[in-house]
Parts: sequence; C-alpha cells; structure tokens
Amino acid sequence: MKKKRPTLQDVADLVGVTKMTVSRFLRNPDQVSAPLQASIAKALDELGYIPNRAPDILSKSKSHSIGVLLPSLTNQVFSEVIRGVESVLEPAGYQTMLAHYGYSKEAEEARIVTLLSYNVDGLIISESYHTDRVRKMLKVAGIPVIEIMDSVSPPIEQAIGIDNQAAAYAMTTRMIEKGHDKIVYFAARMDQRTLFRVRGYEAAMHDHELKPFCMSTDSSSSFSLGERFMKEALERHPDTNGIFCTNDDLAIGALYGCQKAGIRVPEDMGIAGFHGHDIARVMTPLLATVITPREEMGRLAAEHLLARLKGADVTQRVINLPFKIEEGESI
Amino acid sequence: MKKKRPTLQDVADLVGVTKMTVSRFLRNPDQVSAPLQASIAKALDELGYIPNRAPDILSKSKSHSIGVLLPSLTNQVFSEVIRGVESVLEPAGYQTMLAHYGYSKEAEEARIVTLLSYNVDGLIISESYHTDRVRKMLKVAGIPVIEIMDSVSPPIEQAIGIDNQAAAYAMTTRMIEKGHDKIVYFAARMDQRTLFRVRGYEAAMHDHELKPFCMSTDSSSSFSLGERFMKEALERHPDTNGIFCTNDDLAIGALYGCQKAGIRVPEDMGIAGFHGHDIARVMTPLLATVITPREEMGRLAAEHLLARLKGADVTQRVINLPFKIEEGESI
DNA sequence: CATGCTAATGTTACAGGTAACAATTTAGGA
DNA sequence: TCCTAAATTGTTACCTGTAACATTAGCATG
Repeated sequence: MKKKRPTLQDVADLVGVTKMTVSRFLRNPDQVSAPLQASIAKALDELGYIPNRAPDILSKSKSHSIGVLLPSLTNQVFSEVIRGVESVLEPAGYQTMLAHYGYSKEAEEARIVTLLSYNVDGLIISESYHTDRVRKMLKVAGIPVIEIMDSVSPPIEQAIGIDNQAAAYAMTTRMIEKGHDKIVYFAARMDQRTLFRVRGYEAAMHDHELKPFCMSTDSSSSFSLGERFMKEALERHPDTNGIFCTNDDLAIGALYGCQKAGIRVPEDMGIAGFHGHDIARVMTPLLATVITPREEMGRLAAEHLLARLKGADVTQRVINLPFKIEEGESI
Repeated sequence: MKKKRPTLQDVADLVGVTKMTVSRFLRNPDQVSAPLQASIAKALDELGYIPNRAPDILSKSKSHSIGVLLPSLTNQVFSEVIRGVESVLEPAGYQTMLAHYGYSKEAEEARIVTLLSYNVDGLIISESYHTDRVRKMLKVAGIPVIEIMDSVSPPIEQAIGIDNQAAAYAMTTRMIEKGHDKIVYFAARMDQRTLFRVRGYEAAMHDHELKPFCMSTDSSSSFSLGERFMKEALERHPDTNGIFCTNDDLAIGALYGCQKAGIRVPEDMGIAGFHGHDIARVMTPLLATVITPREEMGRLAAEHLLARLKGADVTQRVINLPFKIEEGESI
C-alpha cells in the first residue's frame, strides 16, 4: 500500500476543519484563531505536508516563477547573470526556472515551449534571433519577455545588454594602437553576440586598412580550445602578432599556448579576451579584457520584469549598459 | 481586452471536434484520421497553442520533470554533472529543474520544498546532511531520491559519488612522497565534501607524523581567493612547501600567487588541486589534481533514477566511483 | 434586548489535459 | 446485405488549492 503525499484535505481532516482554513493558515497564520494555529501547525508537521503549486497554477495561471533561458551554464559569465537575476527575484518571492540550450536553435525553441508549458509568469532570454513559432508563442503567452546580453534593436519587447560590436571595435583599436597590426580573432561558436563582436573587430581592422582573419569552430569554447587555436594560428599565419578572443577562456588558453611556444606576451604577441573572468585578475601577465556588467544586467532584467508584472509599461525598449576596456598587461 | 492563451478547447472549437481528439493528436498524431491531422495542425499553429502541464500534473501528479539540486552553478564541476544528468534525462523525455542553494542549509531546505511543490518526479541532490523536516518530506513525497558527489553512508536511499576522504588521503600522501612535508590545506567553504577531504588530508599528515594546517573562509572559492590564501599562508607559515586545495580554482590562484612572489613550483612549493578543471590541462606547469568522473556521476544518477521511476528497486545503496591522481608538474 | 458590526470559518465553483469507458463510424468478409 | 471487429471520436470524471461569497458566533452600543 503506497501512501500518496498528504493534501490540505488530509491536514484539515486531522484538525477537524475545512481545507480552506488550513489554506488560510498557510498564507497568513493570523487569519485563523490562536488555538487553531497551534493544532494546524502540529498537523502539518505531523503529516509532513508539502505545498502543491499545481492547482493554483491551473486555476489562476500564476506560477510565481520566472523562466531564465541561457545558452550555457558552463560559462562563468552566465552564472553571474543568474546571480544578478536571483538576487532580485528571490526576495520578491519568485522562483527562477533555469534552462539552457547549448547554442542550438532547435533546443532553444524546445526550452521556451517547456518553460511556457510550466506557466512561467515571465521570461528572460538571451538570444536576439527567434523563429516565427517562438515569436508567436511569446506573443500569445501574454507574459513579459526581456532579452539580455545584446542591446540589439528591435527587441521583441525589451532588451538589456551591452553593445558587443562597439566593445569589440574599441578593444581592437586599442590593440592596433599598441602596435599589434596582424590580429586574428578567435571565435569558437558563432552565436549572435560573437557575430556582433566579429563585426566590430572587422570594422576596426578595415578602418586601419588591416586585414581581418577569424577562426571559429562548432565546439564550445574552453581553455584547451584556446591553446589549440593558438597553435593553428601560428602555423597558418606565422606573422600573427595579436589575438583577440571572444571570451577569456580562449584568451587564457592562447596565452598558455604562447608560453609553451616561447612567444613573449605582449612583446611578440598581444592577447585580449572578453568579459573579465575572475582568473584574468590574478594571472600574469594580467589579461587585457572587456569588462562587462553581467551581474547588473541580470539584476536590471529581473527588476524590469517585476515592474512589468506589476503592470508597468515598457518605457525604454533598449537599455544599453556601459562596458570597460581593461588593458591589463597582455597587449 | 486581453486575450488569454488558447486552450485545447479553443483549438478543438476551431476544428470542430472535442478537445480529447486534439489531445490525442498532440500525444500521437496517428491516433486521429488523416484529414483531421491536417486541420488540427493548422489550428494549433494558427492559435499559437502552448502546451500546459499544470492539469496533468494536478490530476496525475506526474510532471515529467526531475529536480536537480546543487550547491552552486558557478562551478565548472557542477556544470559537468548537469551535462551528464541531462544527457540521460532529455532523451527519456524528462525536463530537469535546476536549483542551487549557495551552500546554505536554510536555502537548501527551501529549494527542496520548492522543487517538491512543483511535483518533480524524482530528485538528485548533493548534500549528505539534511534536516529532519527535509528527510520527512522526502519520505512522504514518495519519489526516488539520489544523492551525488559523496559516496557517504548511509544515504537516504541511494548515493553515487566518490570517496572524497580517500582521494584527499591519496593526493596528500603523494605530495609527501614527493618531498613536501609542510603542507597547508586551502578550503574556502566547509561543505560536506570539503570536510571529508580535510579529514583525508589530516589523516595522511598524521600517518606521516606531520602537522596539518587548514585555511578556510565563508566566501566562495575563486582564483583570486587562492592568491589571497597563498599570500596569507606565506606570512603565517613562511616554511610552507606544499599547498593542497579543495578545488582547482584555488590551486591556480595559489600558483599565480607563487609566480608573483618568485616562488618556484614545484621546486620550492608543491601545489595540488581537486577535480581536473579544463585549464589544468593547459597551464604550465600542469596542475596536479584529483580527476573525478563528474559527468559520469550525473549520467549514472539519472540512469538509476529513471530505472527507479520504472519501478526498479535499489540494488546498490552506495555506488563508489573511482578517482584518479593526476600528478601533473606542480608537485 | 435588538441591531449592527467584526472575526472566524464554511461552501461552492473553477482551472485544463487526459485516463477510462462509451458510442459511433468504417471496413471487410460471409 | 448483414454482421463483427477495428478505427475513430465523444463523454465523464478527476486532480487540489483558493477566490468569492455565505454563514455563524461573539460582542458592543443605544
């Protein structure tokens, strides 16, 4: 005989009241009389009552949860975004439902459908391109949606991010000014953000009448991929004297690759990354990188989402956060 | 006038059938006649129908989702566990609901309640100590629970992990054999796993009649914390010639700390980490570390969970996975 | 003592997908 | 042409917490 988990009715029966009274106690204990408070608390504990959100979600379509969809969880960048989001949502009584899609369009669509099927009250997503089906569903779902990471236009409703293209342009220019004139871009996966960065890099190179060259792959970025890219770059372009990487993991891998090949950084090779990974603040030489406000981005996204759940309108469709070029010692 | 999201009934009305027919189409299109298949598909698309799990969860208490509760998402280790879990659950049609608790006991309890309140069908958790309330709820919930990371006994039902104590003992012994006799342990947060590792480290030190010394803090581990610990260790214990870190982040930070202080690794200072972070396979010197089968751990946990959801019994309460001591070049 | 008010508890209905069973249509064979 | 079996579609009931409304008890005031 398997016992199934107790319901409010079970608790109510034990106390001798209706489940409505128990429900009231759970939401606001002072709504029931003092003696009942004690006996209900005792019964709840005795039965090991577990709350059940399903009925409420069903009848009011409010789950008090927010879907957060990111390309990857492996990346420190996204962990910090999540931290920012949760620092706002949790105190407000919202649960974050995390999902990731490994940079795959199909997986992204499937994840959005899944999140919606759990009746999330709002959505924070991180890609700027979406299929028609996704756009339609988001529209029909009638919940607030905020896009983060890129400050692209036009967003579905509202976007909060940085201008990746401008950031890459700025860093590339700085590298050129520092005397690196044969710069290769390491890109790993070509997601939207990386595409914008490549565009900024190419624009800066063109503006200085230099020839851009970009290396990319389908696999995800990692320290070891940076090292492999470095080896390959040295073979295919032996006169390379600068590497701009789409993130710090690749950059650090490239740096170690140089170290092993006896190439001095920054004298013989300038190396720059993107995002400001914690390790970049510790390593020698300090890594040149673009510092991005990840945690703030998550926090802002959550705050705007909460505001809209309370009925606020979208006042600013695109919110562009500032980035910072950190020169470090590697360019 | 706000349109609310369409239900199966709306789709059915548009087609001119009952919602049951549409439901059948969604679960197995061949159950309805060919002409209906076409018109239902069209109606679904036209209305932008979004599936709704709430009713099914409510009526059958099956959500087809599995809760995965980890201490942190920032850590590469846990990302790989998640990858392992999802590689099994996703093809089986289960959704993973991720939650994390930042190493806080209260947060852990709250997260478990939240996951249960969403009617997860099973749970993968990662701490080995739980409050009475949590234990009772897990029992009452009647769902399979698997504990990962530690192979501790006795588990609530089933545990899959490594023997952290033995691993730390083995690495410490190896460091001692290599000639490091004044080894300090860097611990960051004192979670269960770290406690077991410290125990193994202390045992190895005692067995060689050496004096253990452990540094810990409340903040989370990071590369920069490793560097700070290194500075502090050199001040408080100037004759230190070995550092064993509870993870690779700390170890790499410590390594950079040595580099900056002009201390040679491994000649003047042996440094070892834990887990086999990707960067450890690229850096110079290669980091000594304990290689743990994170992804396999996640995969196994998910497989056992699925088996139990299909009615299988627990045959092996504790599954102990092998670890590997990777000497690298840093000890 | 009657009236009016508040506090405390009860009653009813509802949300939407699907299992289980019922009814109807279609196909195929005698 | 009729009958049986299979294929297709319909009907009903169910799951559980809570909003909205209803009721009762208790108490104070005029």
